[in-house]
Amino acid sequence: MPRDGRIVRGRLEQAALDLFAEHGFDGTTTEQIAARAGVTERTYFRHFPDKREVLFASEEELREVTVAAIESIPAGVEPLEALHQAFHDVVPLLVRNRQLAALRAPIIMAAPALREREHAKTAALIDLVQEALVKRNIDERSALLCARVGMGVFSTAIRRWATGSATDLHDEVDGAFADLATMAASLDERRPA
Amino acid sequence: MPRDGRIVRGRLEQAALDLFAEHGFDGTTTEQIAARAGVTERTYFRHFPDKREVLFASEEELREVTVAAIESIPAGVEPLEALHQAFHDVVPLLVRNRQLAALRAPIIMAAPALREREHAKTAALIDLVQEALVKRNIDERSALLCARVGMGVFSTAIRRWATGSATDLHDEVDGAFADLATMAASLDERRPA
DNA sequence: GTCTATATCGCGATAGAC
DNA sequence: GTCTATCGCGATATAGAC
Repeated sequence: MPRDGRIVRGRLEQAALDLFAEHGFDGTTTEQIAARAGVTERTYFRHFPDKREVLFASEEELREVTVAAIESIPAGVEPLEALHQAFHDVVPLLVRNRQLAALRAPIIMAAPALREREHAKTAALIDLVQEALVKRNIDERSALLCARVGMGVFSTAIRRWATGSATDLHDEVDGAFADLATMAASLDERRPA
Repeated sequence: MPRDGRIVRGRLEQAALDLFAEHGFDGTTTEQIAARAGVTERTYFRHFPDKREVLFASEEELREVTVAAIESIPAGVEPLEALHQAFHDVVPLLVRNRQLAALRAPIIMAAPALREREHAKTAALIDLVQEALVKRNIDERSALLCARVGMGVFSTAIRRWATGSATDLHDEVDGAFADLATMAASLDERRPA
């Protein structure tokens, strides 16, 4: 069996994807995943801290690319607009991973435990986005608001793109930000009783 | 021991709060929680589906109050402004629970498993808010965006209120929505290259 | 209520890769 | 030979089945 960790890791990911798709998350044991990848259960846990994480290895790249995209936006751009522009730079990665995402989505949807992990990943990404904004000299409070709102808009665009018919993700991003602008513009100024 | 399920439930919640605070989430077993509440471990699992859920029983009320608040806003109000106004109606509940929230927060922060559960609860609430907006005849796509953005703003206000010095939560809500309006107003119209 | 499956992790031994 | 990935065994606690 291969001694190269990266190969074993990839085989574990593929094995988990197959088994989860076939028997569901709860219907699959870590032992089965390890066996299909040709290693022992103990080895599985040296690569992934728990049973869920094997499905989220690809998120790593998303985080790196997103942070890098924000950092590449010129300093003068207003924070929310900076996110808007940065998200366009993330689009190619998502387009490239669309096939894999389509395989993962139904698996994750079907298992509450996996949905929890996904939400945690999203929250972690929001934190990273906030940090990236703070580095742009946005104060921490505004950065948090901006990161949450911006990521909310982005996720909505992604969802529309992934579930809808063949649209362009760039267009969905612009559309979602335009929707936000419209919604926010109609906010009342007066404090309600 | 009391036969009344609600009493046992409350004692389990209190026991868990105490033990988690003292030994941390990972350092506490469900057996210990049950023992301190004067019941068997089996009884614990009849009240709560897993070890984490005992800390989130109070979220139930938040969901009900939030949905009711949205439903009570007049039909003509624009969706995001409707959320803004509805959130003010949720404030009293949060103020009343502030003490408990202050005890729970550090426990949840310290345990990744609990943070995951909290994010899942937030996501579930966003779904409920979206549903409530759909009932106001907002189309599903806009409702999702509005729910995500609105809840993002609201959580930010709550965070500012909970972590900052003695401010009024109403003011934080208004402030966060005002910040959103400012940010969104500066969004560029043109599509970036 | 009891019993059991299985996720998770510690430890020492082993065996490819360089 | 030195690493480091993997193995083999064992222990514990959650969670669900009977």
